[in-house]
Amino acid sequence: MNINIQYKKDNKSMEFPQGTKFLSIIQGLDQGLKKTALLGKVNGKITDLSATVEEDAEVEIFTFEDEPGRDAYRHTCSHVMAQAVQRLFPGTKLAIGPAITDGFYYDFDPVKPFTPEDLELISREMEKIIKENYPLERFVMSRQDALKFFEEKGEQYKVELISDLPEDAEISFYKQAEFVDLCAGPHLPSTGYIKAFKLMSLAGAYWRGSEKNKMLQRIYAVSFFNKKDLQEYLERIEEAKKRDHRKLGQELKLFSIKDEGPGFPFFYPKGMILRNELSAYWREVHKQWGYEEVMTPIILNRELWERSGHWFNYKDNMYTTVIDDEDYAIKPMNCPGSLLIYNSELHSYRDFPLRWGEMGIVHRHELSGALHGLMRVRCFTQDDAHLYMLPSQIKDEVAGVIKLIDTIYKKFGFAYHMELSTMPEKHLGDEETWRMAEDTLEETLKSLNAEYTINPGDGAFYGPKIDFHLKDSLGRTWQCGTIQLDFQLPERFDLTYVGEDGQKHRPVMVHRTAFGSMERFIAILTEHFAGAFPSWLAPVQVKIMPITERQHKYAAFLAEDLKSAGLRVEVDDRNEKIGYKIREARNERVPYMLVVGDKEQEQGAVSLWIRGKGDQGTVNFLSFKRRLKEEVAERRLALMEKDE
RNA sequence: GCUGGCGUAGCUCAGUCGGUAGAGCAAUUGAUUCGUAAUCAAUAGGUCGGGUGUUCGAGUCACCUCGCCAGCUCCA
Repeated sequence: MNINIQYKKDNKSMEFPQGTKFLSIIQGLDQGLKKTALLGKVNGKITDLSATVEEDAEVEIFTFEDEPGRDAYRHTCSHVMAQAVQRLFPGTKLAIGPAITDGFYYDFDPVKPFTPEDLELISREMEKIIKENYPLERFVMSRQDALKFFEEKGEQYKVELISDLPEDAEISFYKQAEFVDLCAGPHLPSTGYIKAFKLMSLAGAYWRGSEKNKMLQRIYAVSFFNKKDLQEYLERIEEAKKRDHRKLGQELKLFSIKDEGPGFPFFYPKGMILRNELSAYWREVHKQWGYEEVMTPIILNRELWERSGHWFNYKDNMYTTVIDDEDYAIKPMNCPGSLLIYNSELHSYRDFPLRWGEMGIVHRHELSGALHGLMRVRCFTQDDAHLYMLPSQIKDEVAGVIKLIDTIYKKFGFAYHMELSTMPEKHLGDEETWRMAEDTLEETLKSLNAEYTINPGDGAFYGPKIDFHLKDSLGRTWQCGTIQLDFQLPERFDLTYVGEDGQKHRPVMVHRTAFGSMERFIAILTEHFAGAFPSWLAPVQVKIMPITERQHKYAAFLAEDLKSAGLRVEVDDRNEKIGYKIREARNERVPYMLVVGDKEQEQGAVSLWIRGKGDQGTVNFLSFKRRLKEEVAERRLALMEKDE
């Protein structure tokens, strides 16, 4: 009997005998995909290419260009790795091995920990398995048989996984040669499909992501459809490493972290220029958006932290000290201080919304293994603000903050994504209030047509939040901006305002940051621009380079002139050749170089070199100065062109 | 905190079998006055992260400790 197959791509249909393998169907439908097809979809259901088709169907074909195709490819690759590991290290127990961005990993519980040398062995065994081109066969077992199968093999993690599957779940397996793994699939038809992979690193990972469980050994790998793409990926990673803010921070003399203070960064003179420029921009934009600024103490009495709930909910992260026999805490957050300012006078509904910003220095004890350059430190300055408002103003205020953060991120050309984080296990207040707060945030996001994902259980202990994530040079994301709705602290601090009715009411509070922290933001900024900051942020905006000693006076005169215009200038009057000076200034990522020799001096001109564009020839000095002043005043991202 | 790896000059790194530490860049000094990515020469710089042990002898081996890197957990 024949079945009718309709190809979704071009809507053409063909007849095939019932039970034809998907692979053969592809040959008939789309010769061009014969070599690149990895996975199919039959009547909306993802299907292995080795499966047969039994009924009339609409089909789709996936290649490595499609996410399902890529995932299946990498997932099969992870099975190959697991097979290699079990061949080389019998007794190694298997946990899970999914596809991830750019590759895959597999978590193992080995008899003896793997070493980096083992990766080489595993890699070679994988090559063998790929060369053998074992077909992957799918089959199902009853729950009972499946449990028995893995219990006999001593695969305790698989037993646990099966036990947690829903009652009605089909328990499927994939087998290649002697290797069998519990797996929902889908998979490639055979191991020979794998063309390029590289085992990258060895790392610990808790079973099921909980630190209460045993730590397993995870092998990370990347894989691509061909060797060239793999090579390009590896080169891209190498390039990205050169943008690492920890490396650039040192090279550009911006900041560093010393052994004497793990997690407590040092900012050098050039790094302080970045910080101060960012702060100045921040103050300017916040003033425009109706914020006032406050400052609260770094050390405050224990009683305050008990009242705020931090002493009981955040103590592990707090540094404490004793003053005159009383306990004090170094603030991990700025909110309690802000609340004390609020309570120091009476408020009317007419005052709202109150928006109080604070560049607040906070200290938090982070686990030593979590520290990461400037991205994750133990002392940082939050560009915090606390907003006090009527319940009826929440949506407008939250929407306003979202727009403000968007404005700020766009200024730097950052792409970001938002997450809505909901009630964590450890929290203050009742669930009903939480759900209401979560709903309010979600409704606000929806009203702005914003794209976001939900991050369950990741809210602050006092309220749900909207987080803004930015990417570092390797694509890892870091939470920067955050908007946190808080019904708890106003309660705990008994905040009130006098309403229209003359009665006392409870205001609502919003905590928020835009940069997140100066430290993390500077790290992101450094990696984003690879140290080549726009001129308004560049520690040195102009470097003046005389060709010989004859021009030293002229160079000094130009420098003074630019400095008096508020620009940051250095003169490189060392006794070096011009090529050497240019090379160094380039390495320092100085946006503009002015080369002055006899010719320029005679004309009262300068020879301009623009970062990324090279030698621009002779230009008029006054017009250069005017244009640079403008560029910096407007905080433009792009450097100027030679001609206006 | 946990798993694995790594700590040698300011930076990047070499150092064999355990035999008393080396290069390039940077720095300093001198010469050179030069036109768009490295002028030449000389000099100086290290309790080999710290500690304890093994040994006639430790950068090298063992143990402890601190820090860093990747990841997990956690987070701005």
